[in-house]
Order: sequence, then structure tokens, then C-alpha cells
Amino acid sequence: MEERQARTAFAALSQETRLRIVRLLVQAGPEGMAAGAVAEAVEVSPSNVSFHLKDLEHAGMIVPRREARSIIYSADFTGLRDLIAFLMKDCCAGHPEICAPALIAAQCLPSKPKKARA
Amino acid sequence: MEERQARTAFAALSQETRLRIVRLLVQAGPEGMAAGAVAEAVEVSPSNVSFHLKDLEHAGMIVPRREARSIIYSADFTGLRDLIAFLMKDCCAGHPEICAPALIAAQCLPSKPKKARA
DNA sequence: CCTACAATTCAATGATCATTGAAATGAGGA
DNA sequence: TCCTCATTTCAATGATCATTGAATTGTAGG
Repeated sequence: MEERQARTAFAALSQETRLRIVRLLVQAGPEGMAAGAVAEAVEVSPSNVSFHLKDLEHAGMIVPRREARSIIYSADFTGLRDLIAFLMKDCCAGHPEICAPALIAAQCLPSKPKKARA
Repeated sequence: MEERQARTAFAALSQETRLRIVRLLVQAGPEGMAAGAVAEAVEVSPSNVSFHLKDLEHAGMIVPRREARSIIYSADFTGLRDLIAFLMKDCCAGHPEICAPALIAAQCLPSKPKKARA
């Protein structure tokens, strides 16, 4: 991931409503949620949620698809993963031992990895 | 890490000069760099770099210490680690298998972990 | 105590961003 | 085709942020 794109993603996540939307959509999983349902869940106006959804889409954090009259948004797990990788490259550069413990604490890594002894 | 603090950190990293400063200081390691040296490296005015350093400090991304007439800044690895953990909780919630590969790709995890068979 | 130096603070300016409500687009169903 | 619903677009407003240069604080050496 390029630095410019990472900055766009960080900016997207730095806004309260947008961060709530992302967390909501991550929870919702691949099924996603319609724009209107998102607006209701985070309690903002349709036009405002549309503004933020566009921003998140542009930042590669969510992805839309049309379904009948609704537009369904879901989390872009690849984008989120790339952002984490970018951040880790900076954080861990030369210091992998610093970050690894945090990952286990975040329950993102099994303490008994499948790829052990590779 | 609380959501509010995470947003502050994301906002800090979303700005070009600030992101460059963080990457610079991560590279510099625990020794850190004087404010003036940072200003020279990223090519901004002393007052401007001071503004951004303050913001990064407030966001928990860097930490200052005085040394003679200089103030030395270094990356706050704990803060960076906590931010990654926050992001991973959202990204990986219920989907640990999605993120783990990215970590290895980012060279943040040894493919032969020390904690194997724990 | 005076000077020099490193860094910060301050006030002012322009730039970018979030929010709002009204108008427009686009997709079905009668 | 006409109507309705879901969403987006648009223009305008206030709020927040980045940058600049001058003034200030704090540290050390002569």
C-alpha cells in the first residue's frame, strides 16, 4: 500500500461517524448493510451518511453493491488488511518482537499458529 | 485503546508531514532525533514541525525527552502497537484468518514463530 | 549577567472538512 | 407510464486544520 492511500484511509477512520460505520460493517460481515440501515444505526441523515460512505469507499475501507432499490455496503477486508500491514511495516520495522504480542492480545493470532515450524 | 484515542491517532497519521515524521522516528529507533533534525529531514519550518510534533505527542505516537538544549523525540512503540491492536480488533473481529497472512507479508511475524506449540 | 541557540507559543491567514436541506437520479411496482 | 422509495448530488454554512513569521521560553557557555 502506498503512503498516499494509507493517509486517505487514516483520514477516513479519524472521523467519528465514519469509524462507527466501519466498525458496524465489520460486525455485519460480508452480507453488509443498506445505506439507509447504516444511516439509522449511526443516527445521521441520509445525505450525511451518503457523504461518509463515499469517503470510506474512496479510501478503500468499504465496498458497495446494488441490490434492487438499495445499495448495500460491506467492509473491504482486503483494504483494512492492507492498512494494517502498512502500519505494521512502520511500527515493527526492525522490531518484530515489539508488535507480535499485541496481535495475540487483540485475538488476531492464534497462540498456537497453524504455520508453526514452517 | 479507546475509540476516541484511536481517532486522534488516525487523524495524526493522516497528515503528510506527520506521517513522514513518524516513519522517520520509527527508523531512528529508541535513540530518537532532535526536533531541529526532524525539521531539517522533513524540510519544514521549526515552528511547523513543533506544531506537528505536539500533535503526534498528544496522539500517543511519539514521546519527547529533553537532552541539553535539544528536545529529542522518539517513536512511541507502545502507542503504535495499541493502534494496530485496535485496528485489528475491528478488522479481524470474527475473521482472524483474514488478517494473519498480511502480518507475515508485512514481515511483522516470523514464519517460524518463537512461541510455537505454546 | 549577557549572548547564542533550540524549541515552542501566538495570532492571523487561507484551505479543507462536516453538516444541512432541497433537488435530482435511479430502480421497481401498480 | 406514473408513482414511490432509496440514495445521491448540490450549494451554502460553520467548524476545524495547516502554515507562516514574529515574539517568547528555556538552556548552556563566556
